[in-house]
Amino acid sequence: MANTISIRQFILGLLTRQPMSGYDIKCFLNSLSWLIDSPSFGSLYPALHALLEDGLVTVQVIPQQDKPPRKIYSITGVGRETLQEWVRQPVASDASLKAFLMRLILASNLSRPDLVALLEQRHMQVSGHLRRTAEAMEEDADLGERLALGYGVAVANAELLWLDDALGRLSQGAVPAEVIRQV
Amino acid sequence: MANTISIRQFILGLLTRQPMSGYDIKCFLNSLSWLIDSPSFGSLYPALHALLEDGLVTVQVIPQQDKPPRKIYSITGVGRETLQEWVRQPVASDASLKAFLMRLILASNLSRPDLVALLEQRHMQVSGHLRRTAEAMEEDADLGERLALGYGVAVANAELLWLDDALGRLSQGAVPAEVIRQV
DNA sequence: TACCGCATGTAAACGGTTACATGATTAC
DNA sequence: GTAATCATGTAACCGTTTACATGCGGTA
Repeated sequence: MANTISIRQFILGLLTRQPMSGYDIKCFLNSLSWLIDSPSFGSLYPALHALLEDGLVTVQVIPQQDKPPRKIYSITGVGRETLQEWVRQPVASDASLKAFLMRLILASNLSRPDLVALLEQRHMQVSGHLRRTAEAMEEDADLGERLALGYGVAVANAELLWLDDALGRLSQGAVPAEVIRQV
Repeated sequence: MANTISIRQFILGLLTRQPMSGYDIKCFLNSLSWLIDSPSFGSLYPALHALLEDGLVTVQVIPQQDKPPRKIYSITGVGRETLQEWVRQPVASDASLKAFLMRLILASNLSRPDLVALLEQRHMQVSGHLRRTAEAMEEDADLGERLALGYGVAVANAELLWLDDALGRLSQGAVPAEVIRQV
C-alpha cells in the first residue's frame, strides 16, 4: 500500500513521457502546482542523483555556452520495471486527492484494466467518505466543521460524477484517450 | 502570507471550540482525515507542550484509575490574541485545498466580513487556476495530464458553485450558521 | 492469546524546504 | 540598478512520521 508517493518515484514516472532535465521537470510541475505539490530544487536534484545511482535513469550532458550544461535524464529498462512494480500496487485507502492525482498523471503507464481499477478504487474511497460523513452529519457540529464538511461533500460529489462519467466511457469500450470529458 | 498552517496554530484554534486533551484532538482530526491531515501523536503532544510553554494554553490534569491521567488543555487570553493575529492575515495565493479547509474549520473565530473575505479569496484563487488551465488546455498533452487536469477542473467548478452559493447567502444577510447548503 | 481502545510520552529517522553559491542574458 | 529567466548544485534546518515504551481493561 503506497500512501505517499515519493518524488523519486513520481519523477521517474514523468520521465516515461520524454527525457527531461531537472529544470524541465520543475517547470512542468509548477504548471500543475494548483493540483499537486511541486518539489523544490533542493529535493528535485538529489532525487535525480539517487535515481541515477540506482541505474533507473541515465544522463546526457548537453553543454551550453555561458550557461551550466543541461542534464537530460532518460528512464532505463530497469527504471521502467521498477516503476511498473510500484505503479501497479494498490493505493492506500486513506490516499489524498493529491496522491490520487499524482497517480492519474502517470496514467500512460497503466494498462486499461489497471486504469479502470485505479478509478474504481478512488470511487469506492470517496463514496465511503461520503457515506460515513452523512452518518456523522446528524450530530451537533460547530459552524466551521459544518462548513468544511459541506465543502468536502460538494467536492466529493463532483469527484464521483467525474469518475462515473469516465468509467462509463471506459466500459463502453472507449480507448483511454477518449475518456476525457469535454469541459 | 501564511501558506502552510502549522499544527501548533491549528490545534490552538481547535481549543477555542472547547477544552480538549491531546487524545480528543487526535480523534476529532481522525474523523476529518479525508479532508485534512491528521497529525500523529509524535507531533501532536510536543505541539501541545510548546503551546503550554508559550502560555497560549493551560492544562488541567484529571487523574484516572488504571489509566494515565487525562490532560485537558484550554486556550488562554494570550492564546486567543495570538490566534486572532494569525487567522486574520491573508491566505497565500498558492494555498492548497487542505490549507483552505483548515482555515474554514476555524470559521467560528472569524467575524462575518473576515469569513466573506476568506471565501472570496478562495474563489479568486480557484477561478484563476481554472482560467489559466483553460488557456493551457489547447496545447497537446499526455493522457495522464489531460485526465488529471479534467479531474481538477471538475473539482474546481464544484468549489466555485459552493462558494457562489455560500457568498450569495451571506450577502443576503444570512447569519453564518445559515450559510451551510443542505446536502 | 492476541489485539484494540484508552492515554501519554520520547528519540531516531526521514523527507522536505530554505537559503545559499555561481553566472551570463534580457527586460523594466 | 534590479529583477527575472535559465540551470545546476549543496548544507543546514525543520516539521513530521515511525517506532518504541508503559499499562490496564475488554473482547474475539
